[in-house]
Amino acid sequence: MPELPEVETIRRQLDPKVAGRKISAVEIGLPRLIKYPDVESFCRLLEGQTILQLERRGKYLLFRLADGRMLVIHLRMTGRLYYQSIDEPRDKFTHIVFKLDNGFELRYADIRTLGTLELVTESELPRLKGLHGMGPEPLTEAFDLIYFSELMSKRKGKVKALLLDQRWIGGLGNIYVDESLALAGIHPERLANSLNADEVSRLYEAINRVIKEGIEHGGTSFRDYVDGEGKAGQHQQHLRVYGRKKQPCRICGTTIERHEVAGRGTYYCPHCQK
DNA sequence: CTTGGTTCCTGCGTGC
DNA sequence: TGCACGCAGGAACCAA
Repeated sequence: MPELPEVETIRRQLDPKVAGRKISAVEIGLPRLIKYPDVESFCRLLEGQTILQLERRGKYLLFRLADGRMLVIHLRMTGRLYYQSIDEPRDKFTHIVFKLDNGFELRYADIRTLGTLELVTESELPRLKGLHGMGPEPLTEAFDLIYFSELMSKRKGKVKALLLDQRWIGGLGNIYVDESLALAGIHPERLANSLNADEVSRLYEAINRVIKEGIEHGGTSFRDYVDGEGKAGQHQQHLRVYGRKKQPCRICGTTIERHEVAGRGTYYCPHCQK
């Protein structure tokens, strides 16, 4: 389940490999993954294009192209991107292939096929609602304590639901939300506007820290995630609560619990998180 | 405006 | 051992 740290890890690995490369051909094995424009235009507009650089916004990967267009890929749950030689056998779940001009291919593989690929011009960007309406990301200037405090104070819903909502904060998913709340010592079902100034500050610092750690560890491989080189991340070894149901809290030894919160499997320490 | 439920999708873990 | 079942969850969409 790629979140900001996983997608950033992929971006860092793939950018030096694809930047400056020309897409010589596109192969579509599963047309419904192409959400915009139609499949024929998608292929025609991409063929012959040069990739300038690979960027990221939240959980989106953005391939900036020479004609000003952007190839926008969201991996959702199980999407993977591989940069491999044409001689290497393709993963059985490979659905889209971008053939490059150097004997290598950029391969999009996806087990659950929930990922999306779109090709847009600059002026068509607002069409991509999730990308266009995304809030500031952790570790950026726009995501400062003032923004976060005001956000928390004016929202009545559960703090976990708020942290998951990409319109307010871009890039957090289920794993890093649970980890942030654990590090801050805040119960996931607390209402956002019930947090006092100290708790808001702790949560703000925790979000930035877990995202930073996640990137430094090359992402979390809980189930399906692998990086741009097909390797697992290392952050799963550092998880505080996520996926640790019935295991002891690393701080106090209390058994980690799992409940559904905001429609998501949610892990927390009932002793440390109030 | 908000929030909660449904849908998409398939490999895999669980239990009988 | 084999099989049925339900879970995993990001985001669009709809209803209340």
